[in-house]
Amino acid sequence: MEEKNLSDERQSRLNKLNLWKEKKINPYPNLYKPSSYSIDIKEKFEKEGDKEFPTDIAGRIILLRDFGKAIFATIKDSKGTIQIYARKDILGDEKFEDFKLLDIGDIIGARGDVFRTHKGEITILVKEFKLLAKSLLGLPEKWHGLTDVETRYRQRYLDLIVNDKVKEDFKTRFKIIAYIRNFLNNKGFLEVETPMMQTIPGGATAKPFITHHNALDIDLYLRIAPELFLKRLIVGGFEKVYELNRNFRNEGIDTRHNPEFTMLELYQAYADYNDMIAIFEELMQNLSLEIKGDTKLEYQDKILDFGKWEKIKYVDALKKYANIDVTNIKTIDQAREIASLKGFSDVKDFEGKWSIINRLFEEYVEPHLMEPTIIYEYPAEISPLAKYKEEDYEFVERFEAYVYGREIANAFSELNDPIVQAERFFEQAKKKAEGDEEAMYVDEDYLKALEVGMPPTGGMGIGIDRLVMFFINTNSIRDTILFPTLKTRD
RNA sequence: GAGCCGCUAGCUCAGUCGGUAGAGCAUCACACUUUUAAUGUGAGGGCCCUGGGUUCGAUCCCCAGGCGGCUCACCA
Repeated sequence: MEEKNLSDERQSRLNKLNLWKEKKINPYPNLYKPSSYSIDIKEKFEKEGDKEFPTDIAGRIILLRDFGKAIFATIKDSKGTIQIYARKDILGDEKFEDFKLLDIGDIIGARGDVFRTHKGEITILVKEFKLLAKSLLGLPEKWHGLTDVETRYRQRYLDLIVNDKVKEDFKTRFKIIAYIRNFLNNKGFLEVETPMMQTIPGGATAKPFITHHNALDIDLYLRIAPELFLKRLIVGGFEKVYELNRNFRNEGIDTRHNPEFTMLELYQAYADYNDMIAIFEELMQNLSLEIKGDTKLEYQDKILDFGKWEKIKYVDALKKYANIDVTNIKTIDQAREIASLKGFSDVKDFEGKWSIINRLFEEYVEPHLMEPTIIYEYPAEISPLAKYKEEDYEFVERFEAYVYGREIANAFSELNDPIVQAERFFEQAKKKAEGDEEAMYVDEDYLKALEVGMPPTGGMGIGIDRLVMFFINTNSIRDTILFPTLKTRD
């Protein structure tokens, strides 16, 4: 037994738990199936002109008002809340005493007649009730709820119980994910699963998590992207595939980054980046119509139209927003010079011309891309898995979609020339050797797959968490992830 | 990784120019058969994040650390 003060809430609830047991009532019964939801009961009652009818519900007590011989309680279920009303003269002395043992936070089932109180509240007059789960810890305070951000993340269940907006936001997240799956399935894409644990972390440039398989005695990497495996499937004859699942990157945590995040990648054989643009625009437009009922959505201080995407070439965007004319930059040294003039003092030896220019792009162009914008035709040097333009090998058929200065999609015509891909991998390996921690690994088996032959293919990746951020109007990725990664507390 | 801010009752927050602390809600007791942030009266509840320093005395000042938030860097 815990030596606790009598007014300790948990102790008082434990005492009540024992009282239930002494009454031979199981405080955690096995099964109870309610027939109705709060909202539906209220709707039916109003629709039928306030005609009383018997019903039953189950849910959590979130408010209690005790009047001695009558008690009002507010019950919350998954759809909303409804008031119930218990009277001593109706329940009888013994059952009413039982009712008095209930606490805020307890989950109960109740049966009775729906009526409207003098104050106009649609209410269930309780004839029978059953404790379904005793709550020993109670709930955060009813006025201000739970606002402590750390507790909200660590005990998300409390956040979900108390903060309706949070629950709505997560419903929105999972509606978005369900919609995307539907959208792609209807287009004939097949959802597939490829390894989360990979021997070579490929498909992106990022630091991986490393783990170890004991029986095989080998290190494995949590995937940073599924890309190379999905393209192996295209080689294998699947023509439209997608994977919507987690990636893992061992990098910093902030309002835009969580170590595990959700990514959509899709690949379509006999398609190119223009087809990807078409799919992207259709998806964004339909998704916002589905979720918001409008292509325009309010985000922070802006109205963003997901039905209207401005398109501008990468080099033209540099000219337009940063006044940089790349035709004047012919050599790495010229690029270094401009970067230096613009204040970049930390250019590394392994950085090539376009890698340096891309710094300028990120610094001076991206912040201007507030309205939904598609930037296309990227430099080949910074796109090691994308296919060059037929008439200009310096550029690739690639686009990125930006909203509010943030990248939300990256797509290209996939590089299927094994010789060129081998060269690109070799360049990456060289950068790695020169100190670029995030350069790609050479994946020999992937090259072998390309040598078997991959059809011309278009592919696209969309960061789901960041997309969700726009739909729930938040600045923090943690508001889109149910259980964000946090340090442990001792 | 750097800077700034926060950490006080179960929750939301005050506060102590350095003398070991308060409110509302929650809890407990009593009253109350139509309340809905119910109300009224009374009560209990605190390693004031941790460790060290300064001091007669630290929750408060100083240093270090922990956890969290935001911004920046890296990235998606």
